[in-house]
Amino acid sequence: MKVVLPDESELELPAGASGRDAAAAIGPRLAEQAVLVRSDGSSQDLRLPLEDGQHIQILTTRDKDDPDALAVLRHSAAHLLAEAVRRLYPGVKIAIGPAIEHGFYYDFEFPEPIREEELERIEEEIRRELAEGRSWERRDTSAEEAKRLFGEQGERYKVELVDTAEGPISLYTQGDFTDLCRGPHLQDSKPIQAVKLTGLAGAYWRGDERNAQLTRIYGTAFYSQGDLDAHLERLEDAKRRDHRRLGPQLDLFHFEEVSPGAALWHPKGMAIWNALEDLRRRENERRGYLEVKTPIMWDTALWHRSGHWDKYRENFFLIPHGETTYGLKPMNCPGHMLLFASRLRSYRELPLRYAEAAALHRDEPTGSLHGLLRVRHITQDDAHVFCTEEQVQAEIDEMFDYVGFLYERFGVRELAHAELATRPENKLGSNEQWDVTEGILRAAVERQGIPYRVMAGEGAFYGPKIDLFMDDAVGRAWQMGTIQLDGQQPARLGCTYVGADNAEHTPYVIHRALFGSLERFIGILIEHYGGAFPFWLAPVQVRLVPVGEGHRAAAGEIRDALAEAGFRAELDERDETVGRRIRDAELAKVPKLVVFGDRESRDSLAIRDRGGRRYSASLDDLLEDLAKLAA
RNA sequence: GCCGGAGUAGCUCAGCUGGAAGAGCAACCGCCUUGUAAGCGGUAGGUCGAGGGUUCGAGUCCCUCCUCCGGCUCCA
Repeated sequence: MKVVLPDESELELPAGASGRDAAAAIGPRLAEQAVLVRSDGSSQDLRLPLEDGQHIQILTTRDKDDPDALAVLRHSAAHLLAEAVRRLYPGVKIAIGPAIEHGFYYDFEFPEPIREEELERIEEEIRRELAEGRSWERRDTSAEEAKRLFGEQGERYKVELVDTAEGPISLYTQGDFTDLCRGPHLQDSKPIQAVKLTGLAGAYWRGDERNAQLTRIYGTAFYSQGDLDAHLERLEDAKRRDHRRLGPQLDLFHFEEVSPGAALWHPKGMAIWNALEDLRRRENERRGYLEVKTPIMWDTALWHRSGHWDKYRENFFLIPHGETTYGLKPMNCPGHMLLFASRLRSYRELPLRYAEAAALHRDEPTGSLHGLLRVRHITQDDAHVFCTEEQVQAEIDEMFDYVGFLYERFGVRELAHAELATRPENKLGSNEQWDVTEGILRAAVERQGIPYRVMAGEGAFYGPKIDLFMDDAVGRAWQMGTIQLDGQQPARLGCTYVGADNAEHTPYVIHRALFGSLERFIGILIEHYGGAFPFWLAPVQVRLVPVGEGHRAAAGEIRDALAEAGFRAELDERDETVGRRIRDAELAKVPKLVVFGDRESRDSLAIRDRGGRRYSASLDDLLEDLAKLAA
């Protein structure tokens, strides 16, 4: 038989030859260094037979940055971890141990809980295994045989995995440890040049909180120690970008124990907040949204009517008041629906676009709070568009255009990806209708060039939705914007309009938030820019540094002129050296610095950009420059 | 909410097996009168997250709670 190599040349092999055989046929070094066969973009174990005509690429230890090559290395490292843990903790049960984006984990059920400091001991055991050397043997087997094997060992999680496994069952053995595993794996442990256990966490079996909580050990592995060091260095760098550190450091916001999940915004933080709000207001107005304001607190009767009570009950903050109980609103939709329903509507009013960036309260689980990225006091840039079925497409297209505009403005497009949630099993409406609405969302997200994946069956029963995500500094994805088509709630809250046919109709409603939450969006921005905001967003745009006491008045006049022109300018008249004040401005990440002393005048200012570039310009030229930067 | 870790001055942290709470920076006061990333000296600053317990004695040991951090679940 023949296989096709990446350069399109063909390699003649005996029938049933494996990836390793193919590598050996090319050269002994390749065979030794091979870690994986890649075929049509998917990974295949070196030990598995190739098919006639298959296109293959052999990855080796030299492909040390390739995601698939790293995954096979880390997956094998996870098996070393399991072997080590089984040796050190008799009675432990093993669950699953996959490779993940920057490493791997393995889930265990320990007879006694373990502590973080024990990771060191486990890591030593792994190093011992590496020093001894391990090689992996693969064996295909039957489900019965596998269940017997793991059943004898009391590995009940493995037995359960066999029960629910699809396709053939395979086992990998290294030393005296055999694991149920689909593979692929390395040939032997030599390529694993650096391993580090990075953390300990609880994780529910099969991700379901009704199941037992297992102990998850996280780790990472690399083809070289240098790569591990570089990885740790990147993590350090990400920590420096962490908005929870930069926020207080840059005097933007802070949190208090007495109101967890609710930020206190400092004046400098509000400058950023207001910049977003200004943009939102301006753009909403331009695009035909009408700003409204609805109560922050409603009788729970409303939440029963809207349907939120059933799905959302545990997230409400409740306020008993006499006979009734009020709930702080976690969403604006019912209020907007009541506003719509407050009088008779005509089809001529549609589409009607209500916008409101109100404070919402959601009682999020304590353990999930995370700086500005997961709060209980949340401000959505919310809007509800009431429209006819025919208008849905144009409205959704418009929203994606808006999203594209925002992402461009903030330079965050590369952080974003989307999820399209499609029709669930118990859906309302015909397949034809769903074809149309899903198609609209898909086409719109594609037109914006935002990468997306389809979450089949994840849509609400009344319509598909698209959720927009962004990555924080360490690569965690957070849901930002969302666009949801709703054919259900309007009816529940009595929204109707009179159509051209003089009959009563229920409008569609599109719920949308584009920033998502202002808190979260600002959190992401802080990490994205590392605190060094672009000029138009910077809390302090220009800082004036008078050289001596005698220059304070003149520098103050420059500051006033800048402020008069609408810029956020500050005068640093502290009794500190120029060097010191420049350093402080750099640390505060102020984009423009103007030093003013004997050598300067309105016609010749000494300007320093953030980062140290220096030039001189007249005040008029500076104002002109800044106006461009702020646009 | 669950698992693991942490909480000492405004910030970053030290404080060993229980035996008199510390440093640097910041703040304040004074001196210096400043030229492109830290001038010098001094002063003040703490219910050691909260509550309870063990002990002659607790920052240190035990229990409960709160908050934060890494995950899990959930979610904008």
